[in-house]
Amino acid sequence: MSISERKKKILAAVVDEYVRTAEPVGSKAIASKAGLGCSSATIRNELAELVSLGYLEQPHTSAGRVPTPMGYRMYVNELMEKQRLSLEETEDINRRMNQKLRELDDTINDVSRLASQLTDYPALALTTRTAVTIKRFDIIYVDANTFIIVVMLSDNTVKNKLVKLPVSVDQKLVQRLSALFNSGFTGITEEAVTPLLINSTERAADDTMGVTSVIAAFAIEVLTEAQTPTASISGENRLLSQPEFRDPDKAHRLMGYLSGGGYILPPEESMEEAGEIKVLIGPENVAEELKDSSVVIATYDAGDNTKGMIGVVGPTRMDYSAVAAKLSILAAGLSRRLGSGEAPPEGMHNKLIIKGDTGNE
Amino acid sequence: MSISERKKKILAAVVDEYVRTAEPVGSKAIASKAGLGCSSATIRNELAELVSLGYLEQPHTSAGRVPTPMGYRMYVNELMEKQRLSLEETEDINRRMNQKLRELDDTINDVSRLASQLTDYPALALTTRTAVTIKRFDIIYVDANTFIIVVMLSDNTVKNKLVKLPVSVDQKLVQRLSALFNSGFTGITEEAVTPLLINSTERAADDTMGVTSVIAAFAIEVLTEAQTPTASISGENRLLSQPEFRDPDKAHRLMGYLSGGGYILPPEESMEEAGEIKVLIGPENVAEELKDSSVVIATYDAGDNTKGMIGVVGPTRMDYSAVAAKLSILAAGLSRRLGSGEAPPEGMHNKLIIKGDTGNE
DNA sequence: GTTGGCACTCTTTCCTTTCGAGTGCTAATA
DNA sequence: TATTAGCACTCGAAAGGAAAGAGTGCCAAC
Repeated sequence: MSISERKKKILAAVVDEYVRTAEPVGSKAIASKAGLGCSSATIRNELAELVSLGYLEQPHTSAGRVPTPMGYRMYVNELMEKQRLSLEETEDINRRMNQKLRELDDTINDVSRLASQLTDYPALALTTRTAVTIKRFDIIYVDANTFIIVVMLSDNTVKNKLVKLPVSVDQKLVQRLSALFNSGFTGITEEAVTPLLINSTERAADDTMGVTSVIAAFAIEVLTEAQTPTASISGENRLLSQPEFRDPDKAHRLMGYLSGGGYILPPEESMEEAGEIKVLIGPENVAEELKDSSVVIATYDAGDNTKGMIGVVGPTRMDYSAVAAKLSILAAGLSRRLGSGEAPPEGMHNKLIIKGDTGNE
Repeated sequence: MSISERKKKILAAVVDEYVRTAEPVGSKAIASKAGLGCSSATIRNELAELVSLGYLEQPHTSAGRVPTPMGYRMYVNELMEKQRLSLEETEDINRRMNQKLRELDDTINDVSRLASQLTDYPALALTTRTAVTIKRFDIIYVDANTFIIVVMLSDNTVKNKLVKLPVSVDQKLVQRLSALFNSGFTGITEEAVTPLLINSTERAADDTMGVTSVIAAFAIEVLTEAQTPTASISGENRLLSQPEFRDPDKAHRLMGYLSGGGYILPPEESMEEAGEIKVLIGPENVAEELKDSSVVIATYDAGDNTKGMIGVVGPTRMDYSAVAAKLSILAAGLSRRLGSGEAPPEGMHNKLIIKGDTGNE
């Protein structure tokens, strides 16, 4: 069901104003602001209709209007001006990103912190990783009790571990093991690391001291860890600067949820195409704790079939357009660096496709 | 200047009660509680004197008494019952620590999180590292454009980096470089990595493609990073459950300070002997933001001349004895795992030496 | 030195009043 | 028919005031 042009303008004005001031907005304010040449009385009529349509609500008779989640949805889907950041801002973001990025692992923290700084909301970053295998397996002999395991994974991350044994091993054994692991344990996923495989490796290496199992344990650990989604949240405290979280209990509850690594997105629909931005408004969130907050999430391509997400959590009264624009730049930057290379080049303003929950009604 | 036994008991009772309830405590409450057989009127007289001595204060005439920082100081230095945790609690802490610990690097986050969980206050963990050198240098050849640098440091941490080059290198060169770095760059500190050294290595390796400088840059990076103190803070949101931080602005300010990695301790006196616990009460803190909070810090031995600290930040009304006891166990556990081995064995209750700021007046 | 008693103080809480922003409606107007 | 001006009305927020209660300080008695 569609609504008149003027209603749309008014709705947009209400949202803009409310986002700015956090106060219910009255008919006068709109009349004096939006460029539609009509008086507050007319606006009042329109507002009343918007209320009955479900886009706005009144905290109480005789207060101004406040957008409902449905109102925000409409705003985000149709009315919002897709904000284009100025060249300076874009460059600033890219510069700050460049300073920070090394490899994915160290990155995820930095990225969420950066997102939080840019938007002034709490931010989270996460990767879901798809099946990972070991690409190379090396063991460096240090001394009779010590060696270093170095594992390179299919996503080109490298993990290492220093192993100190209570018993002495000779260098030959280590070399044998290194060779065996490098042939037997590469190219397989975690499930394929069976006790059978470990046993046969142990026998083949003529290892009587249980070194094999130590190494195998590390292999499993690395594979498991690499497949476990990692999440990082920063800037929870920024919530406190939002008027809707003046109530410490409310703030505490949400912050607790966030820093508990609470799952922000439902798993089924967790991953979008890289480059898209997803907005979940209030009750559209599955987690009870987020029912009156909103989440904006950008998906990026982290290479090797891996997608990652950066998102921002805030009150439903959130500056969706600014947040979406900034996240979009961040995500594009990440895709460019980490991804398999189909991302647009740095300078380019990307399209900013915004997807809703379902494009409801 | 010393005060009577009874005054001490009363002071202790005031602190205990205030810590528990967060409400100013009145004469009646003390009379009915502390085991001293005298009536509320007597207590009132004593309280009045404690106020004039500066150990207590009244928010206003006709409210109960609240300890001053000086009162807390007295309490911590002399009156506090050094809490001994039950065996179960101790074991619980140790178990939870065991689950988590791998190497120092991953640990620091886990430790601060654990400390925060245990005490229910925000916690921070940090290490200052002393001069670190490289102990071993290996380069693993992967393919013509790719190799892995593996560096083992004097503190037995291992770092690696995957290097992808735009040009092809041959395996021989990599081997030469590996050998050269392993002899030339080991045992030296960061400052000793001079352009001169890098140049001579480059020539010796007959490297015309600038590979040497890439590797040297990594060496420098690793050394620098290893010497940079790392800090980690968790559980900031727990502040919100403390009544003194019901004011969101206050909470926000402190949380902002904390998560900005604010320096909690003055550098000069930053490091104590491992095993000691240090308490900084209210205005004893140097940072303006902490002037009405307290900090409890335990120092642990992280091995290889490195000391680390775990600390907890809370309101001055803090359960010092419980926090100190828990941190002490944590610190001992860390020393045992990471340290050079003089820490007491696990089961043992350690002495819990508590040091003040200065043992003032 | 200790205790009971009592007047006094000061905050907290609750109630009432006032104020004002903003509405909804009606009647006039284009 | 759509818009506007005007006006009574509503309801929350802010301001004022009275009552309640906790706790003190001090005095006189023990």
